Amino acid sequence: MISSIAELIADRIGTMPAGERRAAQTLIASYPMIGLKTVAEFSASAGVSSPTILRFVARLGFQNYPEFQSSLQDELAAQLQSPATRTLNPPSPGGGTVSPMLEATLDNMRETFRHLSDKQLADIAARLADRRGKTFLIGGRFTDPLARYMAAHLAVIQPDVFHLAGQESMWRDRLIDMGKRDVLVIFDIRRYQDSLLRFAEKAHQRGVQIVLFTDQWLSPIARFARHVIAGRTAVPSAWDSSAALFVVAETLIGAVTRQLEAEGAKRIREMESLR
Amino acid sequence: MISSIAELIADRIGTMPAGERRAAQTLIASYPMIGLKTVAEFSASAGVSSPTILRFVARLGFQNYPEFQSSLQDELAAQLQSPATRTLNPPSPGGGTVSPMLEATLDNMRETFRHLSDKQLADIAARLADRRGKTFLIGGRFTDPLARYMAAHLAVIQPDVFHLAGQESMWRDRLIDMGKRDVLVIFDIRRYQDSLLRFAEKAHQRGVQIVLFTDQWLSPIARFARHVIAGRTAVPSAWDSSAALFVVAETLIGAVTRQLEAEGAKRIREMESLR
DNA sequence: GGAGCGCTGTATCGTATGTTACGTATTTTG
DNA sequence: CAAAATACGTAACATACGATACAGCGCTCC
Repeated sequence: MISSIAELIADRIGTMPAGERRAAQTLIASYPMIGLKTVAEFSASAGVSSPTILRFVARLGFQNYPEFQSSLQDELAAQLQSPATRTLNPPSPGGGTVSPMLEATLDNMRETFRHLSDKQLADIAARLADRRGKTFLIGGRFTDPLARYMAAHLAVIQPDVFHLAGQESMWRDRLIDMGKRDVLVIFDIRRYQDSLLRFAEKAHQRGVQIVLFTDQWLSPIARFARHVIAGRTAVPSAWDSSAALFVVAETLIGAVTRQLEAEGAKRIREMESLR
Repeated sequence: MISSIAELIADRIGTMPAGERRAAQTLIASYPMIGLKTVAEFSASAGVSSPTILRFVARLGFQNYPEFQSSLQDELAAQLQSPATRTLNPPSPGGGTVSPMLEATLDNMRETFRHLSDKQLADIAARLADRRGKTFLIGGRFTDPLARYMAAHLAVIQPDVFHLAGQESMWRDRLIDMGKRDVLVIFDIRRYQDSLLRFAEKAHQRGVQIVLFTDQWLSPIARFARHVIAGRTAVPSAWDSSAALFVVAETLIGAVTRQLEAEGAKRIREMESLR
C-alpha cells in the first residue's frame, strides 16, 4: 500500500533514468518543499532541465505539474492536522528494519547522557584542551574508526594529537613518548581486546591519564582510567552499536573546540592558508 | 516580536476591512495551506474576489503574491525541519554544553530517517549483500572513519570488502579492479572534496554502482550516485555532525548482516576459529 | 438627505509558468 | 560495430495566473 508520494518515489526510483533519479533524490532530500516551488526552481535545484522534472512527475502518474503539487499539499495538510502521525515513514509493517533500530539508538543516547554529567564532560574537555601535554587516541577492532574520527578533529585545533594505528608493536613503542602530562583516549567495547588492556596498563604505569570510552559493562581498562564514559550499545541487531559513543565523542570535540576558541581559530586560519 | 505570518495577521486583523478580514479568517482557519494555492482558489474559498486577496496580502507588507507564498513556505520548511523544538523539549536551562548538542543530534537522526524509507534501505542492503560483486568504501577528511567503521563490519560477514585508504593515487589505481557488479560506498559532506568527486566520476564511468552518504545539501557526487543518503549535520558546534550518517551506516550494517544470515554465520564461526 | 470617501468586484492586461515539439547525445541491442 | 531506441536539453508555444484600472455600491459624516 502506497500512501505518500515519498513512498511512491522510493518504489519507482529504481526504474528511473539518471536525470529523473536526480530529481527524485533532490525532492526526497528536502521533502516536500522543493516540490511546491516552480518547475524552474525545482529543475535548477536538481541540476536538470524543466522537461526532465515534468517527465519525472508524469512517471509518478500525475497528469500535470499542478496536480502533482496539489497532491503534495494535501499530504502536507494531512500531516499538519495530526502532529502524532508526522513521521514520513509509517511504522513500517512487517519487520521493518528501520524503526526499532532507530528507536533503540535514540534511547541509548538519552540513557548514555543521563549518566553523564555536564561537569564530567567539562573536565574531560578541559583535560583534552590542556596544551601542556600530548593527546593519543586508540581504539579496538570496531571502535578504532571512532578514535580516528576524534583525532581528525582534534588535530585541526591543536598540535600534538596522535592516532595510534597499525600493528600493536608500533604503538607499544610510542609508550616511550608518553608521560604524566599526556592523555590517552581509548575506545574499547565488548568483546574487549587484550592488546588494548595491556597497552592501557603500561601507559597507566607511566602516569598517563586515560580517558576510556566503553560500554555499560565497562571494559577492564576502567581500572586504570581517570575518566570513564559508559555508553549504551544494545540494539536489535547482530552487532553492538557505537552510535552513543560517537555522539559523546562529537560533543567532546565541540567542547574542546570551544575552549580553544582563540588559539584554535588562529590555527585553523593558518591551516587554511596552507592548503 | 512577530515571527510568523499567523501572528502578523492576528496583529492586524483588527484594522482590516470586511473582505480582507474574511480572507484572513479563511487563511487562519486552515493555516497555511490555502495560502499556498492560487489566488483564484484562495478567493473562492474565502468568498471574495481575487483583488481582495491581493490587497490583503499587500496589507501584510508583501510586495506581491509569490513573495507571500515564499514566506509561508519558508515558515513551513522551518517547522518541518525541527519537529521537536516546536512543541516539547523546554530550552533546557543552564546552557550546558551537553543538552543542546544532544537534542540537535537526536533531531538530526529523526529527521534523517524521516526522509529515508525502509524500501530504500532495503534496496541498498540488498545491493551490498550481493556477493557477485566487490564492495569498496571511501570517505573524506572527516568521514573516512565512517567508511572504515562500515568496512570493518562488512568485511566480517562477506569477502571482497575493501576500504580505500591512504594516498589518492593509491585508490585511483584500484579503479582498474572495479566494474559493473561492484559497489562503491562514498562518504562526502561539506566541504566536499574534489578528489572524491573525480574518483566517483571515474568509477561511475566504469559502471560502478555508487552509494553516497552525504549531507542534506547533497555532495556533487549525487549526480553519479545510484543511491543517495542525505543525513542532517547541523548542530550547535563549530563542526558538522556525522552522527546521523553513522546511525544510518549501523542500520545498513545490521540489514546486510540479516540478509547474509546463513552464509554470514558460517563465515563468522570460521573466523573465530582462525583467531 | 446629500456629498464624499472607502471598499469591493468586474474586466482587461502583461507575464511568468507549465507544456510540447524537435534535434542531439547517449545507451542499449542485435 | 552498427542501428535502433531511449533519454535529455534547447527553444518556441499556449495558457493560466497575478496584477491593475475602473466603475459601482454602501457607508459615514456633515
